[in-house]
Amino acid sequence: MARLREFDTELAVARAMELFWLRGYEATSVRDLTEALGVGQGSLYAAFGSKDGLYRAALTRYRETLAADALASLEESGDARTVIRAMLLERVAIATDGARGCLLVNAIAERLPADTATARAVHETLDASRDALAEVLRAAGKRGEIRTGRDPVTLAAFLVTFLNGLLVVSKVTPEVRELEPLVEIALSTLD
Amino acid sequence: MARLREFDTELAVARAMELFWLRGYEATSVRDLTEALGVGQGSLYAAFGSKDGLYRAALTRYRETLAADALASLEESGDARTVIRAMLLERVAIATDGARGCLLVNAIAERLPADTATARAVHETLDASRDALAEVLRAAGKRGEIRTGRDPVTLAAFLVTFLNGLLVVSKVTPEVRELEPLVEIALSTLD
DNA sequence: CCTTTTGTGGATCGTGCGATACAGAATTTG
DNA sequence: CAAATTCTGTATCGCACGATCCACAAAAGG
Repeated sequence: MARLREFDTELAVARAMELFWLRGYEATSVRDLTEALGVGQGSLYAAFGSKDGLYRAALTRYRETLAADALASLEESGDARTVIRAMLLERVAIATDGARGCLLVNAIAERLPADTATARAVHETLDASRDALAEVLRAAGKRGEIRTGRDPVTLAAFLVTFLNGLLVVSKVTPEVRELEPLVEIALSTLD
Repeated sequence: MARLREFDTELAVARAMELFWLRGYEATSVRDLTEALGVGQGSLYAAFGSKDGLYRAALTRYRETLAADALASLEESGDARTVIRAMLLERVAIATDGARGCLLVNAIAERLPADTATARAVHETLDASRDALAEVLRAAGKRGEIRTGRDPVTLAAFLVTFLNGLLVVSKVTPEVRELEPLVEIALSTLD
């Protein structure tokens, strides 16, 4: 048909994600993005439509890579406490790297309530995390690994909420040594 | 000496706080502020030096009013679980009002790591919250109200972390009915 | 009451913003 | 190889940004 796109869209979104993640939406200018992506302004707008469109693509990528990896790690063999502890600490490690926190948490803080599209996307991601965790808890309960007195979905929602708190606090207190004991307390709710 | 300031500085900072809280730092323009405050640009810069200066004043006010009120509420008579539960739910109620979340959490997400002055201010506030909670837990432990197996400071840090998570999540899921069970699970760590 | 000092709001500064226009380069189809 | 179509980078658009300037108003001191 015509000329082919020269730049790698995936790679461009990945770099945009990094920038939005570190600096936030408003503080990242389109010119910052064109420089980091190595793509002209024209190409960028042709591909993503707007700064907002690129941001949404970055959010989607975050969800499909990092958040998905975290959930996939829950499928690993091992008892529930071990896999959940590993997932929580891995998320913290990612958040403290560069002190950028969590892109989703940053999006909630900066873009809500105004940006309803982002609100929807974030809501779905949180629900997916909660459901994946609930499934792990349900299976562990069946195996008698954890106490069964609580609704797995509520317990999972608690863990997701705690994780979000951890991701906030880790931006201020990045020392894992200080955060690990808090994770242990959170995990004690499974006893 | 000379002409007196016409506008109420306290009131102006209060209104600025509301605006920054709802929209965030970058998305709030100086002109938005002058309109909401009813103060000319010249007066505003004479009083606060810069947009950043006004933002810091707003953060300070948040700390000295809302955060301080929350800590003061911990001094109320009643068992530890009751006063802590009330404090957590009160913070959630404030955060869900207008879906603006918590100004401190928003500041952490949007302004860190770049704004180190804000980082310091926020760190101090979180520490103060943790210490106030730790004192409540220590006293409750002495009264035999809660289990004494855990370090009160660590337990308090866990609760502060959970609270921050709650404040994030409440911006996406503002229904108190869905959040209350999570609070109960968090409080169960005191058993 | 006149001078001095500070506060006032509006005009203005230079800059950077998000977005678009466009000429030229690259690719496919006939 | 020519026509058609899409992608490329850059120049430019109008606008809003944070900050400053400034003529005037208001209060206190001599």
